[in-house]
Amino acid sequence: MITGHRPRATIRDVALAAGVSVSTASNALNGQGRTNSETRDRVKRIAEEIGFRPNALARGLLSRRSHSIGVITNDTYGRLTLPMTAGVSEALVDHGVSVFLCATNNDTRLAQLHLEALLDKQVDGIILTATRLDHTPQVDLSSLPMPVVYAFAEGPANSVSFVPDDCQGARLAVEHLISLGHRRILHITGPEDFVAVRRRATAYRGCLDAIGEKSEVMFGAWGEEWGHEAVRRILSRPEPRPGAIFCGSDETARGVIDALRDHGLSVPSDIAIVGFDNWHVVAAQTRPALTTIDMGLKELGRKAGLAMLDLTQGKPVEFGINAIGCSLVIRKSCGAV
Amino acid sequence: MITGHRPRATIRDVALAAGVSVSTASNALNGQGRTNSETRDRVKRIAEEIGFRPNALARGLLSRRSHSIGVITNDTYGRLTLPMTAGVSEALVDHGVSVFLCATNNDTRLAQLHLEALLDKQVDGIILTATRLDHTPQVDLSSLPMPVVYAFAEGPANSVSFVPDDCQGARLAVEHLISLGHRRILHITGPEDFVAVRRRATAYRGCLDAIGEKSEVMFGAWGEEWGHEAVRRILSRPEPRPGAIFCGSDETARGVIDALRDHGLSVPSDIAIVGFDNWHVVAAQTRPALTTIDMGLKELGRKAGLAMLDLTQGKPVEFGINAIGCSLVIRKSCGAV
DNA sequence: TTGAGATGCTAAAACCTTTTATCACTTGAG
DNA sequence: CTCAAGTGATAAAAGGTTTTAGCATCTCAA
Repeated sequence: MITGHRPRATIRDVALAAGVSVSTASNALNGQGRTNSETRDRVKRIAEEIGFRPNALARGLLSRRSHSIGVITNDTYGRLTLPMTAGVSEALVDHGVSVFLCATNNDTRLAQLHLEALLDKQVDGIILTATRLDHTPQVDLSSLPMPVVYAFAEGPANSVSFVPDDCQGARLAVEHLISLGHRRILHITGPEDFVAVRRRATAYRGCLDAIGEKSEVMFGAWGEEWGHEAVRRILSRPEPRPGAIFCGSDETARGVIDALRDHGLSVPSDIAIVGFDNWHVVAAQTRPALTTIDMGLKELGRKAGLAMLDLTQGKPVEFGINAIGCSLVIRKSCGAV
Repeated sequence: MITGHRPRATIRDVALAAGVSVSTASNALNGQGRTNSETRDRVKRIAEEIGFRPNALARGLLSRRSHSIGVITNDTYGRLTLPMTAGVSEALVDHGVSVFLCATNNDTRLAQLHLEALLDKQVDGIILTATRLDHTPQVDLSSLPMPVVYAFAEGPANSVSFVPDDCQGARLAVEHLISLGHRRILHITGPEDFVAVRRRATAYRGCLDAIGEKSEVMFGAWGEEWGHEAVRRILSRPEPRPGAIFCGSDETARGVIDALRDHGLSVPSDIAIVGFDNWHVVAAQTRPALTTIDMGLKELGRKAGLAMLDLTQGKPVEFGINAIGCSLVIRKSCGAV
């Protein structure tokens, strides 16, 4: 492969072409020091002409800010990580900060390797993500020389975390059903040992308590099969049937809808369904298309990115867990407009 | 936030503690120059003790190798990008190379911004990915001062590209059906203007030609709805029905399977189905679980990463398009063991 | 005893940028 | 005319590492 590229223009080239010293060129370009406006303009013009862009390595060496951060994730599908990381990097690219993505694949050795590479590269900060809010992190981040932010994960007490507001999201779902006139609302959800599952269930119960209705939570698994199984159980017991079901995930919701159709019940006219996740490939393909809760992963990433920016600039950032609001995505499975 | 961290140990600290000069310390650590073995061991031990790791910024400045590369993608779901990037970075992390992930979100301005940030950071190379093999890239990469590799995308003639072997993958699917005794095999697939779709269709036709059977391709859309529609068409026309269907995507396959069930036909006993993609959330949840083709995205990423490594080290790499083999994932939808 | 050759270590330069301290020169006031 | 203050530019240092060239010191042969 022929790579006949002459080396990039440095500030020395600019200085030479402008007939000034390197320091003057630097001052002119950065608006520092005392510079004659005529000189400044000339330097800037010439820099533009020869396409000078400062070497971030050299700059970082001096300023001790590499303008890069690391995102460590154990996600393998990309379902959570990519939208989130896109949010992070969208918030940061305007400030010249780029994002190293490190997929640990749940492998401790790999995670450690990634972390060391990040440290060597003098990243300004590290964002940790996980596929579960309550899973222990893959590496020890407790005594790093740079700030750490947790996104879609809950860090220790003296840290900054961003998580979806599961309670608010669940309330959004249930209140939507209530606003459509439903009273008998069932909650079919995932395994109880997920903190997110417990939170959504609690919020669901709160909503039904508030209107004086009985609540019922069926904990189970993720995946569609559990939706089928849950429907079997409901239909095999005495009436009355629920008028609506709030599902803990879109996959479960899909299983529920398919199972109801198999049993001759129609959605939404017989039973209304709300999901949780807005995982497009599932929610949009379900028949009828699924009304569901969007966790705003990109926005969550954006917020985490901005917090990181503040931290790296030494601005004060409040410790604690920031719950990011979810939103209701209305499709067809509830019968609402 | 309290960040009471003393600065990282530098090689000067090592030299000081070992009672040698900085150059000796460097030589000892890197095995360069002439160094007494006793001195070398002492320096290494002390470096270990005080946790010295060389500053990659300083090192990169001198060596003109930042040990980082950029991956530019327009994928928003993460379905393709995350496994691929994980493959890339898994291949590179052992060599101390980290990966900047840049999601352009199909926004030209954003793409340009990302590219400039990468150039400033002196990345050693750039890998471009796209959600379609045949889509024009988001940025102009034609005259960059560093190597470019295309992954899941086809670059210009004088470039290095890695793409899934759509033909081989399609053959794998069709031959699996043939090996199970099927002769009347239909192909329901996506829009004809995708090059991947055309290739799979061509390979499919080739297989049927080879056994002297008629082939039939139904081009349509992605998504499940097209699967339903296609089944309606097939069942509304005179017999005989196909004994097997090779679908151009897992989503389509799912639509087909669901539609067949709705019409009282059972999979695989009445009709066998093979999909394409091995998109886990779809393939594993389909009832019966989908036999499908895996494009080996992670392996593709790994290969692209290794090619990039060679390029950055000045080793010769052959131009051209490398087709990465797909594999057959057998589940339940064909009736095979 | 001298010189060559080997051995072990080090000073200095280089990579590129920014900042600090300093220098040369001009201007205006006293 | 002198001094102070202001203006515009620059040399040098700093950031952390690697490499090159060179400096001592020692050994051994002549």
